[in-house]
Amino acid sequence: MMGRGRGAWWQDRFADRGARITAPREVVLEILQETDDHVTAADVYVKAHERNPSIGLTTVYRTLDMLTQMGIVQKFDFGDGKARYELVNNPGGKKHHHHLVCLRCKAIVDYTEFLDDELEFIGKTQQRLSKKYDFDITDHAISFYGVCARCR
Amino acid sequence: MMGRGRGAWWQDRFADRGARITAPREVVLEILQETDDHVTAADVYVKAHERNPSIGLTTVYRTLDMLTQMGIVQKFDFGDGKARYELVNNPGGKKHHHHLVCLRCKAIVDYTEFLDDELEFIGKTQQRLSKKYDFDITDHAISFYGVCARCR
DNA sequence: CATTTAATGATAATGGTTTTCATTTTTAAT
DNA sequence: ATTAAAAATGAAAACCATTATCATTAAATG
Ligand SMILES: [Mn+2]
Ligand SMILES: [Mn+2]
Ligand SMILES: [Zn+2]
Ligand SMILES: [Zn+2]
Repeated sequence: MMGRGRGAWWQDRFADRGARITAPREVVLEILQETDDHVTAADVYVKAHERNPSIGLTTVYRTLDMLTQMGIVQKFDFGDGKARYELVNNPGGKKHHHHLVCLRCKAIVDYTEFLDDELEFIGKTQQRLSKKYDFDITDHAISFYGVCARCR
Repeated sequence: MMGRGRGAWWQDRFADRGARITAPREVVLEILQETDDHVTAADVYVKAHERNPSIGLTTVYRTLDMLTQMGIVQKFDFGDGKARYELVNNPGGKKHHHHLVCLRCKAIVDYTEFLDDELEFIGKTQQRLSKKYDFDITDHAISFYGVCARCR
């Protein structure tokens, strides 16, 4: 159960891992929950620093890393030299989805249409690949690349 | 065979773009054709330097960039901090394919099984996305992530 | 409270990639 | 072939996102 007063959905996951729930970590989670963007570590740092100037960039990196390993956050590289992070499967937020990337302006579209079809298909393929290559597959990414309307 | 004199399949593409066919560029293409790996710029540089010590790392980067923009090479980021490059659609070489990545040892498997199914599915989705989001889609990537047998 | 361990942040270091710029090579024109 | 213009090259420096160090602080434990 994830109740216990103002407990948040991710706090149990921290407990499981023996990770402490600290102020900087809470701030990072808050920020991630309040945006729909694909933010960089620097993006997060700026916002975190507004709320609590004592929070350092290093800790932002460390927290994002940890969240990524815990599967709470997904890390992407869309080819502009900076890693981008996005909360995944948070209740009331975005669900698992795939991406459409403009190669010119780097705009990113989260698309959720057709996802049912895709996921069914992905599931099947994943099973076949797991077996054939003896992989323990835990995740996947699908991205389409092209040029958006405004860039053309 | 294959056109005017010492022509190679990519030379026409260079001409179209007004790009000059130089010794360093030829070497880079040769190297890319001789490997099945997903090479880094440094990888290419080392091999290029063996054949012609005057070739510099900068030119390797510039050439790989150019080839990427021309669609002759595909650039990947598998999360180890270095970009990786792979020749795409070269006659007699690898065809379009998707990837299976081990999150531990970073091993990369090119899989081509099930590709017919996948490509049919991708085509359909691509069409739907193009229309809905008014994107001129030219490419896509599918990657599965997990842990390989040896790492487990 | 005392003890132990985890987390933090300022700073420095790292390392892949890009910029700069003087020089060389290629192409086009004469 | 000579020359002039444009493109390509490479050594070195600059860049910049990310990581490692390490002294300090905060949190859990009992
Ligand atoms: Mn997204
Ligand atoms: Mn491949
Ligand atoms: Zn665009
Ligand atoms: Zn592995």
